[in-house]
Amino acid sequence: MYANVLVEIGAKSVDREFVYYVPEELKAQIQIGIRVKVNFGKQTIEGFVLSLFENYQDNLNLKPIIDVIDTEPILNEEMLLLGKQIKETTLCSLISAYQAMLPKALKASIHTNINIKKDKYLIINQDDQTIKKYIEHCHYPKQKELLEKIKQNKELKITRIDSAIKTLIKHDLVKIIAKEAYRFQAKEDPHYHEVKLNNDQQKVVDAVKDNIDKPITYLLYGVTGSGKTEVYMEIINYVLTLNKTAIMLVPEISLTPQIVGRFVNRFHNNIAILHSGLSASERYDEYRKIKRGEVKIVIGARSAIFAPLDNLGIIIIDEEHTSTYKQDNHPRYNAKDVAILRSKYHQCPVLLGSATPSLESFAKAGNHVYKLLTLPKRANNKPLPHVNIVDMKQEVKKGHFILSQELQDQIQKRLDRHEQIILLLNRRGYSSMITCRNCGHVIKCPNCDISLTYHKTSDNLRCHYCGYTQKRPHICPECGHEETKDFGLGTERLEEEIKNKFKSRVIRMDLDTTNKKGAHEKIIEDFGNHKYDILLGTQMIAKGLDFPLVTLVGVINADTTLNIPDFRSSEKTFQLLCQVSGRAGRSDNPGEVIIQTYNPEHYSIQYAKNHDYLGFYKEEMQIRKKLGYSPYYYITLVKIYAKDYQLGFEHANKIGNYLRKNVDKTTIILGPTMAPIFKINNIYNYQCIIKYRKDQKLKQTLINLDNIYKTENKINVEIDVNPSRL
DNA sequence: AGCACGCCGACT
DNA sequence: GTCGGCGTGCTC
Repeated sequence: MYANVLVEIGAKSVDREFVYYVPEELKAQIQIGIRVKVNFGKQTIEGFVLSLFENYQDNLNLKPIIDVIDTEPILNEEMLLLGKQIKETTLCSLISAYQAMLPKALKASIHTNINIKKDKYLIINQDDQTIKKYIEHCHYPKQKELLEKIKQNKELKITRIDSAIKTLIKHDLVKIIAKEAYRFQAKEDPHYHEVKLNNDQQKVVDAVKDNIDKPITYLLYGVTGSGKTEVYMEIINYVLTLNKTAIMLVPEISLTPQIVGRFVNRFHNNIAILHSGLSASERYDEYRKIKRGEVKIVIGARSAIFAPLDNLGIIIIDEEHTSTYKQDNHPRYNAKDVAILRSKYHQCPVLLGSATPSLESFAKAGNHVYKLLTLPKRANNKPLPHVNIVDMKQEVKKGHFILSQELQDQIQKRLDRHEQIILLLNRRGYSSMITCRNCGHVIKCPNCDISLTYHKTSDNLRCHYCGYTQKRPHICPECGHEETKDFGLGTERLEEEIKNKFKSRVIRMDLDTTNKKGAHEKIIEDFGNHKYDILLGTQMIAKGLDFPLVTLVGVINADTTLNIPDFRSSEKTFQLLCQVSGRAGRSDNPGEVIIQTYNPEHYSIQYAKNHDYLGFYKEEMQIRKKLGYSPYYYITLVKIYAKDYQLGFEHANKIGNYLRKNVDKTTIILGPTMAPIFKINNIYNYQCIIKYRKDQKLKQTLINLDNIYKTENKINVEIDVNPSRL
């Protein structure tokens, strides 16, 4: 017997099957999808058994499989197929696709201290008669009590072995067994109560229920506060009655106790939660619960799409427009695409939900590729908040650089009424740029092609791309002048301004205040309990949060996202503004939103003001059509990385020419150009953008290109199919 | 990824 | 004359 083995080495050149023979003594244990130990070259490594077969001309002097690692497959038929499909569509290596599906604990390459927690239990080790007799004749109440307890519950969890237990063990009456324990336990949300669905919600639920055994992809377009979460829960509940399972993906940032708590409240311990805050061991705990069928529901961020559930009944992707569902390093898969692949395998629907669907998804709904479902009103019939746009060009003239008069007045009003305020500023740090007052020199990162951000809390300059830090210089490194000037406003600066201007309790939430484990949850919990009046932060405060006391949302500078050089920047801006606006007035008190901008007439800001998704969609689609971007054209990005500027330039041009020669005539190749951030970590970034509608040759051309450069170690080429950003 | 093979520079 | 630099190629 022979086996095709895929070795666990993340290099393109060995990303193929190698044949080993299965020695007689392992034949009984060998299975497709298990891991095995093999000698590969001079090293002993692990690999996956992809297939088994009987006949082979053994003229290569095959090596034997040394040992099997698993007793049952860790990749089942579905996962093996899925990995191949991901390789095909994203042009990644097969091994990286399989590794992306598995928790760290099952990866050979990383041997961190992953452990399985074991609890100790006492069980009876004698027949009833003996025990009964012992209890009757025993003089020690502690021993009697123990025996009674164990008899009653069959087992008793213990944390330490005291003298009473010792005696019982000595007499062979009981023995200790170890049982695997799971560490992570999600808490219920005490504020949650199940609500009756309104008509719109019920219609959506019924539509999905009616075709629960068909691989239909639905797009649920529901305004903020329309009660999408209740719809999700109702559908999941139905799926459970059919004895099927469910996956729900949410953006990492909304994996807060708020949302999770609601689910735990309704589905109790039938849920596994996968989020980035778990340690590798905790994550493995959750994985084992799923694999063993002990839970039927999995909630998690992107990688939870690979949850090893059998018998899937529904896959829900909340906030489907978020770019975080696309992994932006190898393997560059999109969880939405994986969801649709899994839905075809399991013959179950996919439900994509959003208040601001991505243009791609809404266009697909328009073409009946997806089925559109809508929730047009807020669940409690409250109106969407009133949005006020403030022209900062005028405010600056009046001397208001950070907070406009209007926003200051409104903030004071809420503070007086003991209501809460959310302020969004999509940039962290204190100031985004330091320049010399004399020569205008900008302090840049020595490794990257961007200016350093000043962080006042730690009093240093930081690069947000490579992590480089340095002290803030007191004299200009260029001309020696002693005065420097801060440009650009960040969350730290805003926090300072608020503290100066208002008597209030402020909490800041951005990457710098949430990098400790649990910090993020704590901020949300404290703000929810009204320990603070004002929550300010970057876009991580825009999604999914539900605070009834928040009646004012302020966007300090709506232009930050607008100015990013990406064809989706208008869409991103519109989505962000709608999302954050949706945080206001979710309960009894009406909400108000103030958007400060230097581009008050920009269409994405105007449509956001009117909560007009359809209007925005139509206008943006016109632009995409004219410029030839997604969803009218598919886009593939070829990234070229080089340490050497000149060599990178030469190869980028070579690659551009190669692409032009080997694609269909209708395909457009842009570039090569320098990437938006040209140098990151001392690596020069070039790129070619490929725009196409239908191209028979393109895929093979890209595979060939990939093969040419896999052996080249001075130049790195990466191919990003349907990139989330340029 | 590792490791061997192989072909050119500064050294006991 | 050799030790060792890392470019290239292979691993069932």
